[in-house]
This record gives sequence, structure tokens and C-alpha cells, in this order.
Amino acid sequence: MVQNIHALPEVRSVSRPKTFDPDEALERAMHLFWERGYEGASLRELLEAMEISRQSLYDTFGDKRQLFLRVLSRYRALVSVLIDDHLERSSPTLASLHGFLQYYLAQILQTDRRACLMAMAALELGLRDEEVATHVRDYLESLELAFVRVLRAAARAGELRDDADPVALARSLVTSLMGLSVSARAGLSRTALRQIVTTALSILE
Amino acid sequence: MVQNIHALPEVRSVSRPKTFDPDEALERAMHLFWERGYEGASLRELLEAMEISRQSLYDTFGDKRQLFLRVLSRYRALVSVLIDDHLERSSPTLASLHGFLQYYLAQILQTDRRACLMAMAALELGLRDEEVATHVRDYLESLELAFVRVLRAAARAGELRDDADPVALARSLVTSLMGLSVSARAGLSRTALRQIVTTALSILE
DNA sequence: CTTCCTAAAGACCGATCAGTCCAAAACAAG
DNA sequence: CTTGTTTTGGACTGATCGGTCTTTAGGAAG
Repeated sequence: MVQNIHALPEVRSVSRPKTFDPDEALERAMHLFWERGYEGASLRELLEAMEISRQSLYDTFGDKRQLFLRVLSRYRALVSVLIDDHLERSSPTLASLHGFLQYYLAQILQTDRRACLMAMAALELGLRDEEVATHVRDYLESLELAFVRVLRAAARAGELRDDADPVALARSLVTSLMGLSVSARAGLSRTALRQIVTTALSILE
Repeated sequence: MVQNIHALPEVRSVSRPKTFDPDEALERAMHLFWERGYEGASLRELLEAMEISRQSLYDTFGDKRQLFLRVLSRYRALVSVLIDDHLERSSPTLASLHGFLQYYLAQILQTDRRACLMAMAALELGLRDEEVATHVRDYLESLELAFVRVLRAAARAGELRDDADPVALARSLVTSLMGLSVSARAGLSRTALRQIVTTALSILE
């Protein structure tokens, strides 16, 4: 029907206001998808986790796939905050990168090895859903870019070998993070996971 | 209801002559799981791909999960052959490792970016099915061991830096392969994937 | 021939899937 | 109040899921 194209900024509480917070519902959906994957998270479980009714979910988010795409965006925003916190300071250094990866691993370990939602989405849906694949590629690219920025700064500060290629190094770090997610999800020991991170970082020396 | 008698070339209308080959059926199941994942491959599709009856599948393999576990074993055997071909010669060198990774990537590209079945299994089922997780860990370990053997030989031959740690390097390579699978499945360009492999190998220098 | 085994085909099962619809209630604004 | 919108909860849909079962048929061996 007549969809409101400029629905964003308007706060038109013409009637009963939404009692649930869409952001919080999305957050909860993200955690379920994160734990179970796309197909592994059923509507019933999603509704239970989000604590909203079926009707509200379809009214607010469209359908399951749309919800998942929203979740992917939210996940990306989440990691952006992580990046900002660790890598976007005035003068990031190699130590910042070390800190970021260590924190990344700590997060995985603290959340029962849930690992990376984007890696899960890529393997489960990458070949079947081009929009999902694009989300993942964009995510990988933004991660790589953040790393490149830090590495360039580090190079300028003389922290890198002269012949080091920031782009190649950044891509290697991103790849290692994805591999780390696979290893974490497979249940490798904390020690093994820590060694993976350490070795991944050793390419910067 | 007049079925075309010539529709199935070799087999007469109701096929009896050939008892099906469980190995070939397993092979076909593997390829479907490989493309679609565990939950993504339905029984109906599996039967169609394996070209056996429902009854035969359950008689021969138990159930879907057992079939999948058998498939994981078969996949591991498949990669073992790859390892034997590339890394188990009398005197493997760093060049052997290069060859192995390049061939690994070539295989991914030739099979529509199907990437690594073990990585898929880890992310989809690793948290929910300990037996699957164990399969994946065993696989990762055998891959790592094969790499370690080559790297030790290379070290003896003076191809490695003196301070290089074969185990850490091997683990890094395995992690990179898993990350490569994620990237491939996400649809990264051939160029990007090749760079990932190149950078992964650069740690050996 | 008969007996035994295996395989194919498909009916059938209960459960669950994503998604739609409806009724009744809750609440805001005129 | 009325009107309008959003809420919840559950009924309901058709499809599909994994899995069981029965029937029928094709050999192989006695």
C-alpha cells in the first residue's frame, strides 16, 4: 500500500506508541542468529528471544531474511565501535592492533566461542544469497581498511619494516580473524586460539 | 501415466540389475553437503543427488546425521590424498607447500567457490554437535601435522630462518586456509584470493 | 521352482517451518 | 466518548522437514 518513504525522522505518536524497542529486539535477534546461524534460528525461537509477537516482527522487520540483513548491518556497526575504540585514536600504533586482536579473541572466549557472525553468514549463505555475500564483503573490506590505516600510520612511525606492504598485511590479518572464528567454533583450546592470534600478529615484525 | 521407457538409458523401467555403490552415493552426498551445508541439504535433495531410494539411505547410512559424519570422514580422506600427492614425497620442500596451497585455491575456484566443508561444518554445527566439532579438530590437526612435517624438512634443508617455529607457522597456514574459505564463499575476487594465498605463504620467508 | 535379500517407489507420519490472519485489548489524540 | 493504531496471542495455512512403513519387484542361491 502507501508506504511512507520518509518514515525515518518522524516521531508521530498518533496512537498507541510502540511498547517494545526495535533496537533492543534487533540486538536480541542478532545474538540468536549469532549462536545458531540463519536457518538454525527458527521464527519461534526468534520471537521468544526478541520478546515480541509474530505480528510485530513482520510489521517491523518484514520477514526473516530482512531481519537477518538488518542484523548483519547491526553487527557491522558493533564491530565499527570496536574499531573506533581500538584503532581510530589520534595515533594508532602496532600496539593498538595487538590490543584489537587480543580483545577480539577475548570476546570470542567470553561468548562461548560464538565467533564471527559474518564468517557464519558467508559460509552458510554466501553462495545462495548475493545480498548476504555483499554484506560480508563490505564488512571484510571495512575491517581491512581499518587495519591498513593503522599499518600506514605505523609505517610512518617507523614501526614496520621498510618493505612491508600494509594492504597485504591487513588482508592477512583479516583472513586470520576469519580462520580464528572457524577454529574457535570447532572448539580449539584457548591456548591454541591464543597461539593463532600471536602467530597472526607475528607477520608485523 | 505412460512413462517414457527410454528416459533412463541403461536401466530398465524398474531398475534391479545394479546394486548401488555406497562409495559413489557417499561421494554424491558429500558434494551436496559441500554446496549447501548440513541443514541446507534436504533429504529429498540428497536422495536425488545420490540416486538411491529413501529406504536404501536409511538402511545403508542410518540417518542424515550419520550420513553427514561419514561424509566428513570421506572429505578428510580426500584431503589426505591431496596431502600425499603434494607433501608426502621423499623430500618435501617449501615449494611443495606453495604448490599445495596454490592447488587448494585452484580447487576452490574450479568448484564455484565451494570452499572447505570442514569450515562450514565447524561454523554451522561446531557449537551444537561435539562429534562434528571433533571431526573438524582432527582434520585441522592432521593438516597442521602435514605442514609441520614439511616445515621441519625444510628447516633441515636450510630453507627456513633459524628462528622459525614450524608448529606456529603450520598453524598459521591452516588458519589462513580456513580464512580463505570464508573469503571465497563471500565471493571475493580471484585476485583477492590469490593475494591471500601469497601473503599467507610469505610468512615462510 | 522357492526362499531370501535388497532395492525402488511412494504412502504416510508427526513435527516444524515461515508466513498470514483475526480478535481482543491497550493506548493516544480529537 | 469515538476513532485510529499498535499491541499480543493464538488459530491457521500450505509446504517441507526427517523418518518410518508397506508394497512390489529384481536378482541370487538352493
